[in-house]
Order: sequence, then C-alpha cells, then structure tokens
Amino acid sequence: MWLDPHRPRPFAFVSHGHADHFARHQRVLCSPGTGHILVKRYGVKASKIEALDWGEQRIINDHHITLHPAGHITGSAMIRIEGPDQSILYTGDFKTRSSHTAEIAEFPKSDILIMETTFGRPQFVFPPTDEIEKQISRFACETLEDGETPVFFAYSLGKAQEALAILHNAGIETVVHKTVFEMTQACREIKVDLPNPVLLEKNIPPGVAVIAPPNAVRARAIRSHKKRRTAMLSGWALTPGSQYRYQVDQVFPLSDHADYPGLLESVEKVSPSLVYTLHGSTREFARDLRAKGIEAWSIYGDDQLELLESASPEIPLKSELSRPTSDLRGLSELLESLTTTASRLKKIELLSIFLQDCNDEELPFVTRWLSGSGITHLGHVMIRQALLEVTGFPLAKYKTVSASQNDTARTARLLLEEAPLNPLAHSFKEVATHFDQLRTADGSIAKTQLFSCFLQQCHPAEGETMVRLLTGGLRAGAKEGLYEEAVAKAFNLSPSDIRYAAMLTGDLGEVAIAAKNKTLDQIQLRPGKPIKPMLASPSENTEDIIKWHDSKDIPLWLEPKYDGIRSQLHVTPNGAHLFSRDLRSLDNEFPEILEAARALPSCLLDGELIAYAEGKRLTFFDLQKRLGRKKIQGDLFLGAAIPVRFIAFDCLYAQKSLIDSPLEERRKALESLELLDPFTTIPLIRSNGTDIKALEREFKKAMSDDNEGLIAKNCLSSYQPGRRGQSWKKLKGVMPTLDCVVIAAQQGHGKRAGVLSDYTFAVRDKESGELRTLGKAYSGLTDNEIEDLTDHFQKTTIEKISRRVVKVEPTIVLEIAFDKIRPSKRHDSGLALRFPRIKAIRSDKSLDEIDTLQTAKKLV
DNA sequence: TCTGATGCGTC
DNA sequence: GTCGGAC
DNA sequence: GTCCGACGACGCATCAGA
Repeated sequence: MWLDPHRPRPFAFVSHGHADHFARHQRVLCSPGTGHILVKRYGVKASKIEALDWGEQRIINDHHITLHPAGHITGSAMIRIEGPDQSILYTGDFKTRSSHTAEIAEFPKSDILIMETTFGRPQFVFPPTDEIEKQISRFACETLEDGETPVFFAYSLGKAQEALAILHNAGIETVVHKTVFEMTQACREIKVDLPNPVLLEKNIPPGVAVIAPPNAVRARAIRSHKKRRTAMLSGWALTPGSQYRYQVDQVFPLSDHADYPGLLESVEKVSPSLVYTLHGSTREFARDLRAKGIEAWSIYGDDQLELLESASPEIPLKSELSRPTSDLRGLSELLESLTTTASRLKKIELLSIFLQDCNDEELPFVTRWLSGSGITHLGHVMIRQALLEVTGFPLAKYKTVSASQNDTARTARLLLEEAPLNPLAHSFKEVATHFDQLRTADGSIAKTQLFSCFLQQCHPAEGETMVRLLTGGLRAGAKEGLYEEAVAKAFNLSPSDIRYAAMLTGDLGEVAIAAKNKTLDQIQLRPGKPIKPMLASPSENTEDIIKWHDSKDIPLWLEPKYDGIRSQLHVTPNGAHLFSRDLRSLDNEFPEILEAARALPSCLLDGELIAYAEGKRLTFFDLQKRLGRKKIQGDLFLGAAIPVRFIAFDCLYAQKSLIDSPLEERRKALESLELLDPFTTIPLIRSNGTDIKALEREFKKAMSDDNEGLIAKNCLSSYQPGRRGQSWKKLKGVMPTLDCVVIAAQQGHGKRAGVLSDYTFAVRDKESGELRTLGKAYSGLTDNEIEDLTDHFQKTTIEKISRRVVKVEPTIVLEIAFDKIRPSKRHDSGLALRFPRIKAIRSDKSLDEIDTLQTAKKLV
C-alpha cells in the first residue's frame, strides 16, 4: 500500500481530495468524505474506493489500520498503521486549529510519525483564526461599501468553503466560481454545514462577494470586471512579497495547514520516538526537533508548488532594503504604471512625459529599450544562472518559484527579495554600458557573471526591470505603434510623421532624437538602409478578394505567393546588401546573390528568396538550410547544392524614392531594370477585378504551381512599410484537416499561466493500434474553450510527465487544420504539421473515430 | 567526440 | 507562420 | 481595422555533460 503517491498505483491511501495528493490508483483507501470528493472531483468510480470510518479498524497483512481526522479539509485523514512491533502515523496535510468545514484533528500516540511540515519554520505563527476571519469580513464589507466587488482567491476545495462560511456568517452575499460551486455541493452532500452556493454566471452582480480558485485570476468574468478588489487566502500571506507574488490587493493568512506551534504541539501529542518530515521546511523542522531531543529526519521532496521559503533573519527584508532614486528606478516605475493601466491614451501620456525627461544622449537608447530593440537578449537559462549566483539559492528553489510564476522577470524579483543585495543608483548611461558589456561578453559564463554582478547592485524591483528588458518580454501592453504615438506626443509632432520616419529607419530611437531636434525631414529612404517590408492581410476566399477590390475600372493585380524568405535587396555603388523581414542582415548567408547584384544599378528591391535548382523550385526547408550560417565556410558547396534566386516584386528606389508612388509606377521601374538570373521579376496577372471565375482559375493555377497562394494588390496604392495594411491581400489554399485526440496538456506562459493551454495530439496507428503523436497546438481556441478544457484535463489527468506537462486520458477529439504535413523526427508518428491550428473541438466524435496514421501519411 | 537541450530566426 | 482578444 | 501576445515546426549554432 502506498501513501499519497503521485503516480497511479494498485493500492493507495489518499489522505484528502487535493490534486497533489491524488492519482488514478486501481484501489483507494480513504475516509468516506474523501471518497465522495474523489468521485465528484475526479470522476473516480465508486467501486474503486474503500472507505474507512473514523476509528474503524481494518486488518491488512496483520497490520491494524485506522483513520483519524486530520483537520486539513473536509474528509482529510491521517492513517495509523499498527504492526506487531511498532505503530506508524502518517498525517497527510493537517492543521490543529478548528475550522468551519474540516473535522477536528486527532493525534493518536504512535512510535513513528510521518508528518507534513509545510510551515515548519518558527516565523510561521498564524494569528488567531477569529482575528483573520474578522479581517476578511471587514475587507469584504468595506469593498462593498465603496461600490466595488471583493474577489477572494482560495483553493476550490477546502479554503473556498471556509471563505464561504466566513462570508455567510458575516451576512455577505456570495457567488462562487464553477469549480468552487461543484466542490461546495460535494461537501454539502456529505453533510458539511454550508450555505447553498450561488454560481457565478457571466457577469458579477452588484453587491456580492466572489470566491474563485487562484487559477481563475485570469478568468474572463473576473478580469473584465473592472471594479474589483482582490484578496488571496493563503498561509503564505506571512511571507514577504506575497501580495506582489499573487498580484492581489490583499492577502490573508488563512491556512489549512498547521503553523509552527501547531506542528510542535502535534508532535508532542503523538509522542513518537522517530519523526520523518515531508513538504516545505522539512530539514529545518527536523533539525529543530532533534534540538529538542526527538530523533527526526526529512524525507526530501519539495514538490509543493506553492512552497516559498521565507527570508532567513540576517537578510534584510524588502521593506528594510533601501531603494535608491535613479534613472533605472524611474524606468521600473514607468513599466509598472504601463502594466497596470489598460488605457492606451494613458500609456501614451506616461511614456511621452518620460521621454521628454531624457537628454539627447539617453533618448535614442531609452526609446529603443522600450520599443524592444537595441538590447541583446539573454535566454532564461543564463538569467536563471545569474539569479542563482546572486542569491545563492539552490536550483530547486528557483524551479519552485518559477513554476508558480511562469514569468522569468517576476521570478527574479521574488528571489531577489530574499537575497543579500546592495542596491546602488544606476543612470541610463550605466545601464546602457552594461547592456553593451553583455552584448560583447564572450560566452554564456562571462555573460552570466556580468549580469549577476549587476543584479547584486539592484533593488529587486530594478532587478525585475533588467530581466524584463533582457528577455524582451516587457509585457507592458505596448509595442511599436504605441511608442510612435508617445514620441509624437512628447515632441509635439504628428503621429503620422513619426510613423513615416520610423518606417524608413526601422529605428525608433533615431526617430525620437530627430523628433526632439526637429530634424525629422532629414530621414529619408536610401539604398543601404533597410526599411520594414509591407505585409498583406489575410482573406478567406476569392469572394472576399472581389469584394475588397470592388471596382470595375481598376484592374486587379495578382502575384503568386512563393514559399521562400522575404527579403530586401539594396544595391548601392559601394556594394549590395540583403535584409530579412525583420531587418536582419542576410549578407553572410547569400554572398553569391550580393556578388551578382553588383551588375545592377543603384536600387532597392523587395522580393522573395527561393531555392531553385535544375529548373525546379526546391522547398522552403531546403532554403532554410542556408539560413543562420555564421561562417562563409562551405558556402560554395551549399550555394551549389541549394542555389537561390531572388524574385523581385517591388521596387522602392530607382534613382529616387518610389515609396509614395503608386504600385503601377513602381512596377514600371522594376520592369525597366530587366533583371537577369539569379534575379527575376515576379509574374504579374493584371486581371479583371470583377470576374470571380477568372480569379478562381488563377488561384488554382498558382496552387498547382506549388505556390502558397496568391497576393492581390491595389495597383494604385503606395508602399506602406511595416504595416499589414489593406492594400495587399493574401489568399492561401484551403487547409486539410485531421481529427486527432489529445493525449497530453501543457501549462501556458504569461496570460496563459494558470491554464493548460497547449495540447499534444495523436492519431491512431492502424497497424499497432497505438496512438502516435503528430504535433502540438493551442491556436484556434477561445479563452473560454481553453478554460473548459483545462478543467476537463485536470479531471482526466493520468500522470504528471514533467513540471508543466500532464498526460491525460484520450477523450478530447480536435479537428486540426494545417498547411503541410511532412516527415519529422520530433514526434513518434514520424510526421509533423506545418502551421497546426485547432479548427474545432469535435465533441461529437469519440476516440475510435479519429484519423489514422495511414490516412495522415497519404497527405504527405 | 558525440548528444541533447536551449536559443534564435525563418516560415 | 497561426490565432483570439482588446481597443 | 489594428495591435498585441499567446503559440506551432524547422534548421543552425552553442554549450554542458556523457
């Protein structure tokens, strides 16, 4: 018999109904209350459950087994196993204080005690429960009086019911999230004295409090409710930074675990001769017991997601740490306000004021940092390493914190708050120098070292900002467009002028300084300086294209959409250059193209690089082999094996800038260049803009020529760099689909951190009968669908594969659309999809109706 | 020296 | 590349 | 309509660890 095992076992004791203590065992021993919860929460078959009443005795292999209330949540039990020589008590999770929904804990005397020590450090002393309850009620009342909604986050089983009882006793009307609703009903069914719960519908009615599980922080009904004040109910409220960690307005230390005095008290009652400790501060608590003359050892395994050790006394807490006023601090504070305000206008206002305060030297690079360029990024592995160096924490601790955050920057801040730091003031210039050093440092070890030294001199908040900047994940809800408007506002210019200049340079920093000095008009297009390519908006079908064109008099211009690499060819008297879609230089990768371009006059061409050999186009994957190469070495060989052509479809400069000229004129300029191999001009179809049949024919032809589809262009439009405007439309082929079953689900990042957002799907191999994975997808589902699926997958989890991934029962059939299917080593089907997306959740289909590997292979 | 994990940039 | 959500 | 941030597979480079 296993005790609370994480993996499915033939026979296991399950102490209570929380997910971290449960797996799909063949037979389960538990209290009747827990048994009922397992049925309701995880859909466990009642026949698999062997319930044992409090004090009732069972004999298994000559051992007397009894269960005793643990006081953690409804039904939570300790198990006592008495053998011929000695007795063992395993506590599961427990608490010593009384509560509204859990039975009062009993501590039978035993020789060996295996106990949980989640809060096994002396600083964990919870205030009296009635005191906490009063605070909670007061928070709810005050919030309601202010016309706002109090929202409590609490585990859906246990804490949520406590909260419901507390609010009910205080006479506060409460609505609860779906999972809380279900768990409350389950508790009521086993005679726990709780008010009838009211389910939270789409919108929160006025005058009520809300109880939701912590992972509903991002649920739509709650997020969209602006007038809310949030509170987290957790014992971790006692740790520094918890309010920040949970991103709530308030935290209350309402806990279902024993605090430090409670742990000691329970050891005393059991009076064991040997203690093993589990969860949380296992080593510390065992050490404390040994100091009292009780033999005690920790069983390693800090598998509790929420675990966060508190600062040791010699390290100053966050509040005591000085936070020097500095440029960097200003930037931190700016980012913080940007993140918290949803209003676009407000963000622009904040940014513009900030930019006005920068001097000429700072302005360009600060603008670049904010708009996400000009910083070499550090990967999260290097950042993790630097954090471990500064804090001296073990990797396990990083992982625990990171698992609860899913955000490197926030993880950094939490860890730094417990680290011995020496915050100094940092000017922008110093920060810029540091970024430079990081960029030029050789190797990841040197970079890590540099960064950890810098972090040591940062206040945690500034450390977080540095990490945000270095990971590029500002998550401030602002990108290019908004920054352009901010620059315009800061220097009193029109946003369109700023945008135009930004299009030309692709460097907002340069634009900002020009704006400040009123020299914007000096920014002009010229070959050698890359500009952002114009993009096409997608359209559904040929009908859309006709509707969009909407003209009898103007021809509809069509070009095939090649499957290559978008690139810009700049030819100047001093040499030629190639740039990629995001303005990276491709010069090293395609030297033979540059060589050939020397024969061309000065010009700037927009086009597509494609792989082409022996009169035939090769695939994108062939072409990709030539990307990312650092050394020119072997280029001769590669150039021969995978020759490349540049297919030009636009000309932005020929003697003068043609950016503002209509496409017609640009095309003329392009044709007058009379390009020769390896340069070609894209075939152009000047079609009648009203004949849908003709359009269909052209589209079919483009597809049968192995193109991705067609690009439709308005021949009178100017070139709009960097915008996915309406002057160009793309039309792609109808995608094939396969019906697949989900076999694993993965936790998301950022705004998808509380949900299982990413699904591994599989098809059936007819030969072996096995399921074979084909790929992963999330794209295509709405937030609500993801929430529902998360719920479903939590209930149908078979086992935890890794920190983020769970294996689930194959119950959900998805219709997966994709562009192409091809052989691959990534998945065990030996196939992979290009651009997979979820077209539909096929709840009408069952596992035996999914597509087969053999069908999939035919589509290759 | 090889391999797998990670980062980065292309679609 | 894909997509949904927010403004 | 437009921007933004969640994500897919693939190929090359780099680095840690076998």
